[in-house]
Amino acid sequence: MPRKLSPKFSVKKAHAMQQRLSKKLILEDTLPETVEFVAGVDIAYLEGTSVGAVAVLELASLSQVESQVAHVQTRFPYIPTLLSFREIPPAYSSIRRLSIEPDVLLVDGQGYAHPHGLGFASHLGLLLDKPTIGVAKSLLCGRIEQVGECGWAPLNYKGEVIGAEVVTKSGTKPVYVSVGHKVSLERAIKIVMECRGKYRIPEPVRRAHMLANEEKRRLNRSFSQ
DNA sequence: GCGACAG
DNA sequence: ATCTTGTCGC
Repeated sequence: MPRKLSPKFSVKKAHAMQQRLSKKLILEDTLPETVEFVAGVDIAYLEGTSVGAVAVLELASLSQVESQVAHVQTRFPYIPTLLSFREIPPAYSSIRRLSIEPDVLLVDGQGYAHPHGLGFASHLGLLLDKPTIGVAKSLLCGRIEQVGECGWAPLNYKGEVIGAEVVTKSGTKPVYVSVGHKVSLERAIKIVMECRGKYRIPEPVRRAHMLANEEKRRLNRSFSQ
């Protein structure tokens, strides 16, 4: 069962840590001209277990070239603004199993678009020292003040652009893209656009979501039989 | 004090 | 996120 926080844990100190780590983020593009492999990361839950999944796709064809899953005990509850503390363990466990090293990872959640500048995607990027991009299905903070023109619109928060609202499929709710680490917002948006498939969720993240759920069902039946 | 609040 | 079948709408 998802245990409670240790009595020693302090939300205030966690937020202070996030603000400190956020300053280490590299918000400029460090990616090569041509990106070859893009990974998608997502987590699923069952009972007291967290299932991490990662799918690596060739950007040019959006075809999957590798996938890994890992399950660990859930040790942290879901607390808005502290999602990375809950999801990094399973995510990291699955990613370390990869044989192919992706150029960039698309993570299900916010990156810099976070009250303290360190969403799950950014925290994971710092830990891996790899380029990451946050792709969230809804907002944690900030607001869209302008009308989207070329399929996207800036996301503002306290007088700063922290991300963008991106229409990945016409007629559906947009997704929220923000820099995770080692990439610019412009490049992040470009990469997310290139990862568009037939559905709203960018293909790498959608594949990771499917993998996590497959593994979850697998664990469920082997537990009930 | 009140409402909001990624997954 | 998760519990879950059918169903409303383009």
